[in-house]
Amino acid sequence: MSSPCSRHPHPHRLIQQPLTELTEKLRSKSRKITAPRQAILEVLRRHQHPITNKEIHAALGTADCDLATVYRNLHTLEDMGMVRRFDFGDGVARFELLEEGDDGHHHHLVCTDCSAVVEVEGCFPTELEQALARRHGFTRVTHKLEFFGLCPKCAPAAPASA
Amino acid sequence: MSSPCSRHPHPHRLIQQPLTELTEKLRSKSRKITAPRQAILEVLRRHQHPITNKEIHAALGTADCDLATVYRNLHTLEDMGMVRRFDFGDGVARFELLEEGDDGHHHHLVCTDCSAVVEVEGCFPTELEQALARRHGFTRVTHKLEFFGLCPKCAPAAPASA
DNA sequence: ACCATGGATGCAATCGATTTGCATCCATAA
DNA sequence: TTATGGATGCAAATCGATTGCATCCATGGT
Repeated sequence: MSSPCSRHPHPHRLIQQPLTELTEKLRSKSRKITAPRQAILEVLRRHQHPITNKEIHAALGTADCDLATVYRNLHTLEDMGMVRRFDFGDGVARFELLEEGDDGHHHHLVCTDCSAVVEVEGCFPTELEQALARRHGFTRVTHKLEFFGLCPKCAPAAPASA
Repeated sequence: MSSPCSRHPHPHRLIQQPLTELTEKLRSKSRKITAPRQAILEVLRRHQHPITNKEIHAALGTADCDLATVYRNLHTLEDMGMVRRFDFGDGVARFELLEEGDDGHHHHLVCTDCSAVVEVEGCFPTELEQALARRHGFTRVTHKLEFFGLCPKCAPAAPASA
C-alpha cells in the first residue's frame, strides 16, 4: 500500500477548473463554503489519482479538520456529482474530483504491489452490458471494473538478465 | 440486502462434486478434516450464489461453529483454490465453491435493490486486458468486474400500465 | 450591519466486518 | 498410543466508516 512507484509521474487527471468555480458550484446548490470544505476540494484538485479519506485528511496539513468531516464532505460531494467513488477491492474507498460535465466513468489499472495507478482510457463495451440487461430483464445496468497487475517497477525480476 | 427476488430460482452453479471428494482434497493438502470444515463445505456446496461469512455461519445450524472459524476456513479454502472470493462493493466478502478444475473466473449481475444475483456467462474480452498490460508494462494482469442494476421484480413500475 | 437559522464541524462513541492472541482440542502420522 | 501441529472457541482488538450531540458559523432576510 505504500507507493515507491507512484513517484514516477503519469499524465493523468490534471484538473483545470479553478477552486473558485468549484466553490461556486457548492454555493449554487446551497451548500456552505467552509474552510474545511475548500481545503478538501483543493487537495482533491491537486491529486491525479483516486485518494482515500485518510489520505485527504493527512494532506490537509495546516487546515486541519476532523476525519469525520472529511468522510461527510466526500458523501456530500459524491451526492452532488462533484466526485466519484472508486473501489479497488481493499476495503478503502477512494475518490476523484470530476471536471464539469464529466460523469467520471472510467477504470484503472492498479499495481497490486505498490498501488501505482494508471487511468484506463476507454471503457468496457456497452453492447455487452445492454445485451445482459435485455437477457435478464434488468434495467439501469452499470458496472464496476478495475484491472490489477504488477507495474514495471514491481515486476519480479529483470526480464533480460540471468 | 434482503432477498425477496432471490426466491425465484436461477439455474446456476449446481455443484456436482460430492462432499467426500472435497474433503479428500483437503486431506491431499494435509488439511485436517474437521466437523466445522465439513459443515462449511456442505453449505457452500448447496449454495448457488456467492454467500457471505455470516450467511454461512447462520446456515450451519446444528453444526454450530464460531464465526471466526468460518472466516479462517474461507481464507484457507481460498488459498487452496477451492473457493473464489467476490466483491459486490458493499463491504462484505462473498464466496463460491469451485468445481475441480474451475478457476472460478466469471462475473455477476446483481440487483441493487434486492440483491438477486445472476451469473454472467462469458467474460470480458481478454484482448483489451492484454493490450492494457502491454501498453503500460504491467504483468500478471487480471480484472474484477461486476454488473449492477434493477432486476425485473424490483423494476420501478409496471412497464405497460398508466 | 444585525439576526435568525439550518447546515457544518469537532469530538467521542458506536457499528459492522474481519482479524488475532491465546489456551485448549483433536485429527493424523509415526 | 502418543506427540504434535493444525484447528477451534472465545474474547479482545483493528479498521474503515458512521452517527449523536452540542456548538459554530456562513448565508439570506431585514
